[in-house]
Amino acid sequence: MSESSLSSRRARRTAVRPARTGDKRERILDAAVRVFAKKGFHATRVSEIAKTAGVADGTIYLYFRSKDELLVSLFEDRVERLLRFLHTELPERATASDRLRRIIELQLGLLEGERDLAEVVTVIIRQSTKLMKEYAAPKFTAYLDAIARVVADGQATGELRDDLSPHLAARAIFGALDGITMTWALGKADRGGLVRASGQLAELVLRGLAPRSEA
Amino acid sequence: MSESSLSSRRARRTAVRPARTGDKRERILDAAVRVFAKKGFHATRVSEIAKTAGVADGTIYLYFRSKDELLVSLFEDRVERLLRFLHTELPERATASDRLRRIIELQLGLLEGERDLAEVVTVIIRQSTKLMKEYAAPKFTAYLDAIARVVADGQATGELRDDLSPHLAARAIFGALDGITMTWALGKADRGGLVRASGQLAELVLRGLAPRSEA
Amino acid sequence: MSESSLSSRRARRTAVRPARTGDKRERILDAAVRVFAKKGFHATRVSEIAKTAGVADGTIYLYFRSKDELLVSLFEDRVERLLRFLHTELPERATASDRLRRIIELQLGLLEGERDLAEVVTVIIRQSTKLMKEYAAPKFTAYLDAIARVVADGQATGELRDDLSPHLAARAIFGALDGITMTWALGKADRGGLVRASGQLAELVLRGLAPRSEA
Amino acid sequence: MSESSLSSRRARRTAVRPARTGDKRERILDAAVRVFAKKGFHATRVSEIAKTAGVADGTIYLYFRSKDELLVSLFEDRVERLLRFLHTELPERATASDRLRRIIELQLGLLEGERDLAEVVTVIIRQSTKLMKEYAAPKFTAYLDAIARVVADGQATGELRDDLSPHLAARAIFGALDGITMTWALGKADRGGLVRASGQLAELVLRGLAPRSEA
DNA sequence: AATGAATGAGTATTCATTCAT
DNA sequence: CATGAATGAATACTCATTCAT
Repeated sequence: MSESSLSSRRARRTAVRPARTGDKRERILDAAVRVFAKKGFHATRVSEIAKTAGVADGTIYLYFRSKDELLVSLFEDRVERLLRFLHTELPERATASDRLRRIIELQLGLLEGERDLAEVVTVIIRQSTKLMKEYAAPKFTAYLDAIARVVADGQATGELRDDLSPHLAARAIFGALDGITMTWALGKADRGGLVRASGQLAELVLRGLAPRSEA
Repeated sequence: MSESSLSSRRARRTAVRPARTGDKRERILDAAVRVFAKKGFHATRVSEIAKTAGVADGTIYLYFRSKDELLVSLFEDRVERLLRFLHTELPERATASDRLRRIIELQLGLLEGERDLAEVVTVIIRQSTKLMKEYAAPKFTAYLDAIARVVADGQATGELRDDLSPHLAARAIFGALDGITMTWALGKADRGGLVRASGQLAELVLRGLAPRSEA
Repeated sequence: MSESSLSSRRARRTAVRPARTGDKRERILDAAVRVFAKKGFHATRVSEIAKTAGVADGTIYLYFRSKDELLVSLFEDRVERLLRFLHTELPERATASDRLRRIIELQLGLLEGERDLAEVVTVIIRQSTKLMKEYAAPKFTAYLDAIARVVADGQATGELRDDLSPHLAARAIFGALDGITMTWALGKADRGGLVRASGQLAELVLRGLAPRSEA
Repeated sequence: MSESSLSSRRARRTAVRPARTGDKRERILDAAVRVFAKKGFHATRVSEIAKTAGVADGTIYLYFRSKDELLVSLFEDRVERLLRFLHTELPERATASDRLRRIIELQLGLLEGERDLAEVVTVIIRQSTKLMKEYAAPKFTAYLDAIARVVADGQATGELRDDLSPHLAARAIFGALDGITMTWALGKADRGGLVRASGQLAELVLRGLAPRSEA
């Protein structure tokens, strides 16, 4: 076993090479999450990402156009998973409540155990002004709209109170999710913390949106 | 006498030469809010703040130790107003619900009409990693604790449901406030938007925290 | 006298300061000629020019927009002197022969004793492709046209043979001047070499352009 | 057998496998002329030469030691043809005038129709400082000496005026040829332009070098 | 206090070259 | 011979900060 870690790595490289390109790209993204989370976007040196990933500085530019685009790719690769989940899972849920609960569970559940990624999503993404304004803004909007639609639908069926603006509710829910994630990531980031939080937040939100009569 | 150096410094600035010096310091802070909001922290050049403020580059360093500290000062000068308000006003409110409502009204009300400041508080502050980790974290914690205490008190008196963690509730409320402010600042930032939002958010939060029996 | 070199430098800086800005700009240009001639344009490091000029790297950018523009400025400051001389002196000469002789004397005479500048003018200027195509080309054309006009005038008065294209003659004269300067600069660059060459070249050119009847 | 390695290498390239190998080397040189002329030496990427030649980047290094040496090889392959011609043809010419005329015809005639090569020879070669100082200088000197010898011989026989330095005359002739070629290459590069120029330049030079009595 | 010219540390990115396949 | 993914050295330029005036 003494040779296991080294030789397996070499073997993978030399013989098996299961996904040479993908492998390297993946290693760079993994390294980027870790270093970005530790240092922040601007304080992160591309050379440190390279060192962490075990590749040469120049190699990063074979896979990503720039440091900014590396952050974008990180976002796309890791976060858009969430949006795909939502598109898949939400239609299966019968009620607006179930859908909102699922949104909350998914967003917090997917980041549980990924403290670095959570920090990137809640804090680091806002450090690249260019990114924030050009790339992230439309994504945020789309996500907010998706939540607002669920709320509006629930109001239409009478399942949810209709004296609140769906868009305002969506912003509040999104903010709560973001705030909970950020404080978790910047704080102790205890195992299970986000999952526990998701249950409580769902409680809070669903009661808050329940029609008076239902109470 | 142990406080002499600190207090004298404050005194000199605040009391003795209130006009001339305060004027310039204030102009620099005003310029900083505007430029930070427009360009983001890192893309902002100290020289541009100087030009906007109508002073020489070097003058900024007579009032602030560094660019980072300028952002800190901005935060302190403009935001700690909120904490002082809270400390003054909260004790006057009789119920936990009233206090929570007041927190929401204050945070959103104070930023209403100050779009640039709102952007600085919700976005720019996260762009200085050093600031975020060293300065802002304890402030956030203190603010969260203040909210959590209100919730806990309300639970103790039976005014609020007690099946939710006060700290989680505080993080959710804070996040909702932050998210609403951010989307407002980055979006249309319509007049009255934050005040309207505050009423709706209070509705949502207070219903969400109400005990089942009250329903 | 022990303090002479240091103190005089300081004195010049602190007290006299005859032309602070001009002084520094001039020192940079002087350094640039020397380093460009020694290393060539691309192999020259901006930091080496700075060191040679005794200023900080960044200072160069207070006076010149870029390394390319530094070379342009060099060209403008040092070489356009020649064009001004031509414009001043040529009209004073009565015959085309005198004017051609003056052109040859001026171009070679102004570079005599300035080996580095001669190398910059004949070799280095062609190393910045951007410069060559955007800046130098029109200057060359203008210069060639000026020479061609002198030749054409001489042909019109019968002073010069008229079976040669003035433009071709101009290109040949310019090329001869350039080639002589270049080989001198790259070779021994002996004192008086260019002045001696100018007399001989004038002989060659004027005889070559003389009308057959004059023979 | 002492020459085996060298000759066999040459043999292999020239005789045995004339098509495949020679083909590739030739394609690379052709591509290099085109790209160097278009972009200049430094702005030319080895990868672009490879793409233009239709080979892989690494393949270039099977034929040329470096980018600099590629330019040297270009010079050798394309330009030394001229020197060989001169060595073959000059002895056949009876008079110094005929030899000078032939030199002019050859240099301009060989570049007629090869605008890119003309630009490489007159401009690009000066962009590699290393090349210019280490490789080209001795070639220039040899060429200049060859011309000077023709002039000196003509002076010795009384065919040419003897009041001009043969070396100066050679530099002037070389410069004129170079200048005419460069302005042609950088300008319209019209068909027949260089051949026409060669007749006129020969006229100018030969008249300029003719002894007074002959006039 | 105020100025702004000068400083010089700091880094993303390019691209000639290599070498495992 | 040929490939092209990987390498990593190398550098122009910016801008926060200083300090002589």
